[in-house]
Amino acid sequence: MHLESLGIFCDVVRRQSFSRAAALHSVSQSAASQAVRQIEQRLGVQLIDRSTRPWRLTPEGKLFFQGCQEILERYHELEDAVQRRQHPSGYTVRVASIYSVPLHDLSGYVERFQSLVPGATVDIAYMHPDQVYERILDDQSDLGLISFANPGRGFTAIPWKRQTMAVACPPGHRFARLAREQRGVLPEDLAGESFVTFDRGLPVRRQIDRFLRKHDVDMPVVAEFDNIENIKQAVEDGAGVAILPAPTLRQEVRRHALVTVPLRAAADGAPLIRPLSIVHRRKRRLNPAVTAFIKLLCADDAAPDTAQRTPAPTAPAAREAVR
Amino acid sequence: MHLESLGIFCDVVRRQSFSRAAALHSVSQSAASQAVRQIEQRLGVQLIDRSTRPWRLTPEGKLFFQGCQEILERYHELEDAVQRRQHPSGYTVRVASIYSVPLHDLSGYVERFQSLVPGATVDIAYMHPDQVYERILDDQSDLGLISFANPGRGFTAIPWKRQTMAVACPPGHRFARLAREQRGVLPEDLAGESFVTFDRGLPVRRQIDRFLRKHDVDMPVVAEFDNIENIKQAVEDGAGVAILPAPTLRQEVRRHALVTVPLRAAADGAPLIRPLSIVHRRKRRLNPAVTAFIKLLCADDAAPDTAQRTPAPTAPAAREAVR
DNA sequence: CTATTGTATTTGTTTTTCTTATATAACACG
DNA sequence: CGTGTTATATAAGAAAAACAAATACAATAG
Repeated sequence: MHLESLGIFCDVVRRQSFSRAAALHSVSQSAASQAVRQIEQRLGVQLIDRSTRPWRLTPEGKLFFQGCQEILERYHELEDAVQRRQHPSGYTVRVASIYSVPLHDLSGYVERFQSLVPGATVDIAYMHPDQVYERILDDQSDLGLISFANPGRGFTAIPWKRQTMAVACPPGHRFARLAREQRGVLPEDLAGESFVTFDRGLPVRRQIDRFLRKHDVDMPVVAEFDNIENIKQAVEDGAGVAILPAPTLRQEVRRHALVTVPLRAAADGAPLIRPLSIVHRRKRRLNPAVTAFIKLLCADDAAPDTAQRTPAPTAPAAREAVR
Repeated sequence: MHLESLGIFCDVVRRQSFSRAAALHSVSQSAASQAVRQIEQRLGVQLIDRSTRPWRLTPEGKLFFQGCQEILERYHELEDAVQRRQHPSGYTVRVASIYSVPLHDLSGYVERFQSLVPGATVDIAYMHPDQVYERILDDQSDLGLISFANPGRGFTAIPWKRQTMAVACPPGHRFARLAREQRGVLPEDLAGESFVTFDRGLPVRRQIDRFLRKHDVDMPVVAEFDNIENIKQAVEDGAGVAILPAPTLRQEVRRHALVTVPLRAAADGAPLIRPLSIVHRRKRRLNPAVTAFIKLLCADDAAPDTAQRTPAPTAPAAREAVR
């Protein structure tokens, strides 16, 4: 018997819903249904009486639920205890992050975290996306912060922030006035503008290109970089305009080196969003400190620059809908 | 985490051996090794220190072992409790058996069983092998007793008895004297004898044919039946001789209708054995009464007509080596 | 240094589990 | 009573996991 299945059953009972329990466990509603049915079959006992709506636990189900709760709790405590014994002096949460992640206002995070989990330390390193994946696979980091997470092979991605993309231009650019007037640009306004953008092959570049193509806009690309810093520099130097995640521009805007102009999508079209994810190794138990840190990051979700979460309706909630 | 894996880990610790624990759980040594490694990986903690021989539990391993033991015990109790609640008045063990199984001296079994598990009843039905499988799949029986168990698709087979095959002939036959002199026949003695045997396609027939072919013996087949009773009848009627499981001949020998002549294999060759197995649905928890009944059957293993068990060296012990 | 024994690893196969798409069931409302 | 709505079940194909067989490796005994 899979402990995970028992956990799903317990949440089905607690939430009184297969679908909500499924989402909670990042699996499809179908999988939750099958998991519970499998338990019932192995036991040869009906746990849930489905003949009424809402359904109810059978007496056997009630008994099993109570037992499972306790067993799961004990098991998790056991895992904690075993892991704690290995790190008697407290945990270190090792985070690998891409450069352009808004953790620069980090001190607050770390402070709050350390009060939450006394004795724990956080160790954040910034690097190239590929290196982030590598470090996680090599077990050199517990968590990775990346954009456009690739959910494949051995990683689990937890949706984190959704940064809206905006146009960046020098203060003297004609778009700058629109920004001052709080108006923003439409996709078609971009046509013909010199474009500083990301390297072909980066997911973010493909997303931008798709957006422009969809709005039938053609922009002459004057420079391509594989990182945001270079792009910003080029725009500052007057090479053209760029489309970048708005939060990454805060510094430059503050020192009046660049202007952020909102990019208004057509009524129907989806706006340009850059999803950031927390990734970790799949099938791996995270120690309590890491779990607490994830919670902290996600709780901070209501940051000013963040659009609201939109979990997929039926699909796993914790796996990013990517591309 | 799979509870089964935790169980394997516990038995690895208890037996101080991966291979023995594997056999205990009816999996390969490789699977046991992988299961333990998986636990260690998920936990990110070394449970077993393999740098010495014999290996030893790490402190974390010891802690985890103790915890697992308790959790597993609790879980099994929980399953028992849930199943018991559905059958408050005691269990019925429903057995489906092929005809020719030596449970005719059944009263003793049932008696002992009922003293072991008070309130339980046993319900044995005899039928064709195909029906046995069907009834188990349809959940009409808890256990099946069959020969030459087919371990595929959805069944687990527990080796039970190994019946030695012998030659059956009428009392007037020339072989009968050999039996009286306690000598038995060699395969080559059978050459040319009129042969009453099983239908082609039955596993037992294929086994017999292979045996005869190996000893370069040719017997003219005068009749084929799909069940032992008919074969015995034909031999009684003087149609020829047969090769049958010795225990199934006891009745006829007692009333002097037939004679059993031991079939001595060549020095090197394996003797003819008909394996009997207890089968049940795979991946299904057996209730305590059924488990107790299996135990009872297997404990009785040292029956006079039974050769000793020979579990495969590395392979799953509880899956019959069939064909 | 070599043989022995028990465990780890690799590899290809079989099973299981999962998701997507669709059907079905219980209720609610007209 | 139908009919729509919502939640769960089911089917089928895809993906992932578990498994066994063969083999490599490691610790120790001789």
